[in-house]
Amino acid sequence: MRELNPLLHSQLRLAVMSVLMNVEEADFVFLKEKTESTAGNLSVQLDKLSAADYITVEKGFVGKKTRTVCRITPRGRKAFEDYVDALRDYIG
Amino acid sequence: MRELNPLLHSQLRLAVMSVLMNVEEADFVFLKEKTESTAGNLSVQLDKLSAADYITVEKGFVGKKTRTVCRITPRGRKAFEDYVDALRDYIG
DNA sequence: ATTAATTGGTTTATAATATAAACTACTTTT
DNA sequence: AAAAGTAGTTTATATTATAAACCAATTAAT
Repeated sequence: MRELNPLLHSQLRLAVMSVLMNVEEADFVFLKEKTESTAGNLSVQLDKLSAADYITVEKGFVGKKTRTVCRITPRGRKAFEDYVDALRDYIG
Repeated sequence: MRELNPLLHSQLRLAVMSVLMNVEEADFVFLKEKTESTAGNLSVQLDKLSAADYITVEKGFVGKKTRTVCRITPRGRKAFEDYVDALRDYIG
């Protein structure tokens, strides 16, 4: 049986990737709402995804407020597709 | 977003359930081969699945040798189907 | 103007999980 | 009778997930 990429086989990281597959970009607050996660958990998981170069994380400003924007990378897109493909072996 | 049943969102437990969804019964050795897991890990995960009443585990004999036979329960089947359903929200 | 609350996060401590390694008990082979 | 194999279980360790505590800045209330 094919292995399920452990970096993607995590509820929150999978949810984040799932969102990013369908939008051009998403900021921290949006991802937090969409995934219903805590900020702490989200912060940690975004770090892991960006360390693997599955996403990019850009910190900028909107007026005086910070804004963290995430985007999926081609590598991330590929990994997600492979993961889904492997998963189909399990769930039929 | 719907939560992914953490008892099923584990590579090995999911693989076991996936096998059991498609056969009447499967013994320890067969599951170990199919899932390519170590005996120790498999033993632990079978315990968890049976504690949740997702599978039954019957210890018997074939001649003088022990044989551990596993079967999925209706509750397990339902949980697996729900899990797959929830997962579709993530993987589209 | 000062305090209090909110926003947008990060860091750190703890709980849960997965996994391998070591072990037990019994059987078969030499 | 010793050695090797089979069928597992138990236990120790590494990894992961998660929440709680924290920080720095902004906005709102007194």
